[in-house]
Amino acid sequence: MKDPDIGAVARASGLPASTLRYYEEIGLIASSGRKGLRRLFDPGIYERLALISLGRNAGFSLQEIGAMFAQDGNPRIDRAQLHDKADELDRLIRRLRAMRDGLRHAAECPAPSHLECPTFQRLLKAASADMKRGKSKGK
Amino acid sequence: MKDPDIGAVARASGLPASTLRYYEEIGLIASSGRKGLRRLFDPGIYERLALISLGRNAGFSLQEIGAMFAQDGNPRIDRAQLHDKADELDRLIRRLRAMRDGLRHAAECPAPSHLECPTFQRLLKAASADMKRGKSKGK
DNA sequence: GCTTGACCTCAAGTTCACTTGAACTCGTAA
DNA sequence: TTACGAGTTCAAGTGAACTTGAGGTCAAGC
Repeated sequence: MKDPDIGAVARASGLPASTLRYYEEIGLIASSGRKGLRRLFDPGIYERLALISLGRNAGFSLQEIGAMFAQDGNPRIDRAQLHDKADELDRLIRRLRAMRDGLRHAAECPAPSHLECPTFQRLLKAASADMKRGKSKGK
Repeated sequence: MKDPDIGAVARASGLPASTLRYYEEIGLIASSGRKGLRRLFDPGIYERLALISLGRNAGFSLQEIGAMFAQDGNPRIDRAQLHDKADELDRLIRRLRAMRDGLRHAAECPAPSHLECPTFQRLLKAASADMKRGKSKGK
């Protein structure tokens, strides 16, 4: 298997070539060389892209993700940082669960208007509290 | 209680005045009148803002939220839409839970490098699958 | 009467994560 | 040999959700 060019990586990863170029531009990935003009990538790119996707799913920004790689290209993930992120996800999940339950309830609630439904009112109260505390960034 | 001006609403809601003006500009909220130049808001604004915050927490865009109000200003929330959103939240929550568990595991994993840990590899595999399927928008 | 502070408008700027377009260079197939 | 498709660069544009800045208006307090 020769080193894939950008088209091959794009097809295999599902990411558009423009995104791959962008990722390279911001230093998130690197091409292993050129053949003429064309970038070639090391097959390790797939793992790297998977790591990036993982980070994105967990709600990290591209910057944060970039900071998680050592110069040698290996992940350098601080275990404490992982714990922090897991805790943050926990909080987010709790909020989302409450939201989901509230939505579901509102969808079924027999009150003529959502505004008159006690559960909906509870949701509203929670939402306005969130608003005041400044929302933690969900993904 | 006189109708609050933008400063009062800002203090009470925790939202910057610039945001309130912006919300008004895009038609998401309305001021009830002016006293000289200054906007005055109807006290109902707080409920409205809570509804908006609720929508934002649930992952709706400001546009979508705007569409949820009837011209009379009352919420006009489609029950089917609520169900859809709840289902979407469910899917998001599942993904986030998996992510959280994976992070937590990785933080504890004794493997010398995350890349060698089977659980982490499973996460990676899932992430690259997500990547290929095109991510559903989380909030 | 003058200053101050809170408000106003309007246009432009910001961040994030990309995408798009114009103009160019290759290698390959007809 | 020429045409084509897939790559290239660089600059500019996109969209969401705001923020910032310049310059202006007002009511209140000293």
